[in-house]
Amino acid sequence: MKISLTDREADVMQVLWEHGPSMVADVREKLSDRLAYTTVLTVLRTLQAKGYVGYEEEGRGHRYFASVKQRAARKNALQHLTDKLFKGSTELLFSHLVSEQKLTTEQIGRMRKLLAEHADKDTK
Amino acid sequence: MKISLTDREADVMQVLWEHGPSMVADVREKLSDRLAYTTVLTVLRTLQAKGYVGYEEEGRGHRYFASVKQRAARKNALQHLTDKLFKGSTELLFSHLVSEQKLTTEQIGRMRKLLAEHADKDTK
DNA sequence: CGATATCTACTAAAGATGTAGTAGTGATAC
DNA sequence: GTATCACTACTACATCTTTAGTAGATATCG
Repeated sequence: MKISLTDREADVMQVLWEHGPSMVADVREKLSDRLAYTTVLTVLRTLQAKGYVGYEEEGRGHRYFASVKQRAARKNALQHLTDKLFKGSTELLFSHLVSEQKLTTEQIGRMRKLLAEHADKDTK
Repeated sequence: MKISLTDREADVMQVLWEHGPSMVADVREKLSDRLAYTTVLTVLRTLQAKGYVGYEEEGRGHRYFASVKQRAARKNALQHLTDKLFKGSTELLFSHLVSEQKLTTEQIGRMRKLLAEHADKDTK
């Protein structure tokens, strides 16, 4: 399944992923921008139309929950960015990450460790 | 300068970065989707309005060139993605990259080398 | 010169995005 | 039980995106 989120939709999905099934008002509170209740509702309904969230009736309202995994959304977005701006090369993106982003020595250390583990698993 | 490209704009910028200053028809030929001449022109004009490209008169036409660096556009897009879907954490994005993308042993090797060099430079 | 081809400028129009109002319905509070 | 409150459904609308057509200017060909 192809997942493509607009900026605002990503904000809302983030809340659902992080806090689990939520009522409209809950989502609204967690968002950093102060949006009208109906605006949040509209975004949720758009997401529902796209099949990215579902809901259950609860009391007088609906409790919305993410029906796509954060992992999948991340993968899709990363793939899209890689294709559009890095000629489809993960490696190119990676080298950009290393040279452009100001990484601390600790971060680099952890990244090296991660890669080392991954390489291990590969050769096993 | 904040750079934000739509999908189609990214396609066009890619051509300009890769092939240098180009006439509308040149850009059109390089694009993988077959768009009308005027469509390509419209995108270029939008990009110009946003300040991402400039042009010089040449013969009866215009020769367009990128006025923002690919490096900057990449950095912006990556930052945006990191903020939106990876809670602002480059490291989180990186670990996703390593665990989700199917990387070959060679790729991992090159990535490790890159990191090692970077770490070297850091401690120097 | 006159027909034709090539460009740009301007205009258009459908679809997506982002934000929000209004109306209606069911729950709740005295 | 009636006024109020919370919540959803429907509607609205400005802006951006994507695609392209038409008109007008200029160059070129024969």
